[in-house]
Amino acid sequence: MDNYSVKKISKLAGVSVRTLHLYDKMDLLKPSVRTAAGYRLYGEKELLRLQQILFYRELDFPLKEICTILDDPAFDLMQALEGHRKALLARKERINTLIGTIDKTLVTLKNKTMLQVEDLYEGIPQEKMRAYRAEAMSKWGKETILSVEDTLRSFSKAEVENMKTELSYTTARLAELMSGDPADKEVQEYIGRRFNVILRLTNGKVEMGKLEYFRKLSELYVAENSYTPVNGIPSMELALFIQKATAYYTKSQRP
Amino acid sequence: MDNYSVKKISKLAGVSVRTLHLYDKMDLLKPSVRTAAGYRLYGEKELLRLQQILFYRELDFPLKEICTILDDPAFDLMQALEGHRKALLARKERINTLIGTIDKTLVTLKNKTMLQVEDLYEGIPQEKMRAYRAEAMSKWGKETILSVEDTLRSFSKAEVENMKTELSYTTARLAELMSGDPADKEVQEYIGRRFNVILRLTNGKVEMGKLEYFRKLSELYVAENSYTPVNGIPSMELALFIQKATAYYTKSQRP
DNA sequence: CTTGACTCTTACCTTACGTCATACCCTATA
DNA sequence: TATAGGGTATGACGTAAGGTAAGAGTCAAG
Repeated sequence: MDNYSVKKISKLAGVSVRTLHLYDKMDLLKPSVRTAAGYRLYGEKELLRLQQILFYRELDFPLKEICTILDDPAFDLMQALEGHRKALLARKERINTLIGTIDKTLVTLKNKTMLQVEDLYEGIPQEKMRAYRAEAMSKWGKETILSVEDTLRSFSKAEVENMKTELSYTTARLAELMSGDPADKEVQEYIGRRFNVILRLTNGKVEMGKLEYFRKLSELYVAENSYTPVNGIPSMELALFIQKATAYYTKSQRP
Repeated sequence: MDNYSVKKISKLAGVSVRTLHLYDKMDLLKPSVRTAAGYRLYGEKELLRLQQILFYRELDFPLKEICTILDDPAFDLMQALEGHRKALLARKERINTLIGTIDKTLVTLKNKTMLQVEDLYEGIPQEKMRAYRAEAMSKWGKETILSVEDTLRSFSKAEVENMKTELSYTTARLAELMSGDPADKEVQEYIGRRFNVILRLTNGKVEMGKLEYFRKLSELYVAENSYTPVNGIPSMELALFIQKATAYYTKSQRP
């Protein structure tokens, strides 16, 4: 017993040797014994104490306070912990307001860089688009179409980048899954969990109208010019993806 | 525009003036202009930059790094903000686990220092107490009494200390208030807002059963030995307090 | 006996400020 | 117009919790 050197302790507890020296000097953790040569040797008891120290350190207590916590029997630990709790709650509050600020800033930024409706339909002749849009609105409701357009337009450029990288993986995986039983549990879960592109396109709610609209849109793209990018996504990929997703959706919906 | 002084900025952003001096010297945030007298003046642009700085700082980025990040011409604000958001959420999670740890520690500490049932009835002859306890249980329900006892026992020593200091002020104030109209708005508010002792004693819900139990208990204490401390509180005070509170409660309840 | 890994102490460096001290600046009021 | 009060600038020193480096002693193995 009592034969842990500084290095051993430092490895066991994951602290630096320097830290041990420091804790020794400040009477926070003394070695149980010193060799004739002045080497520090620690025992089990010291290891336990170090663990205690690290616990409070993890909670951001200053070392001096840890010292009194561990040494002063009259110290009211409970009160200290409650005070600390409050401090942590305050920090959480601050983070919350920061997040709120970020969200507000993001919204204004997005509004600035948001795509215009015309940008959405870039690559399709105006008249055809207008006609299809009117038809779609009467068929699935004006609001549905408008909300889809808003959703599409609200994507920032960064998000579109993400969607692009997601897309190739997602389509591949979907094709793979669709060769099996459409009622497969795994497929269901995959759609629900990993399939955030479609969820975001449809704003979290998969409705037939929205999907149909996307499908029709993609057909138009393919018919007109297969490789014109939509929102930065090669339309061919988007079209294929949406067609597959729609097919899958109707298939799993029917039974 | 461009007329925020250091003090204004410091108040707006919640940082110290010293911090602004520092950021100026290290070229992290320069004032947009200096007056003839050398006063620093900041504009909206600087405020936005400061906001960015604070985001990164909250995430523990070193200031030098923040400097290079913000000065990098390829800096994408939107992407950065989305990154901040994620990181801040993660930080919040960490704080939550820290709070959880503290709570767990507090619970174990409280269990250790919790009073035993016998301690609660210290100062009253066993038989009398037992008889009254049984009577109370049959009258207001076993659970009510047990829950009151649990509540009493769950107070830590520190809390009991607080209650003691609260008590004298509270009783004095109550007596004062009770000389007036019991339906007085001020009294009502006082009971609801300041009167946390009674709320804690009754665990947040003021029920007749619990109050009656306290009152009877205090009578017993007074009858037996007026100054025996209960939970560290001089029983005379406790008794008077509870009697007054009960009286007030029944009075304001009746009409 | 040498070599390489440990260890000691001392001392200076670091980050992101807080806290003076001293002196200047500005404006509102008597 | 003098003065009081607040705000401001610079410089210097202090702080926590170590990191890093220098110079010297120690230990076990080959």
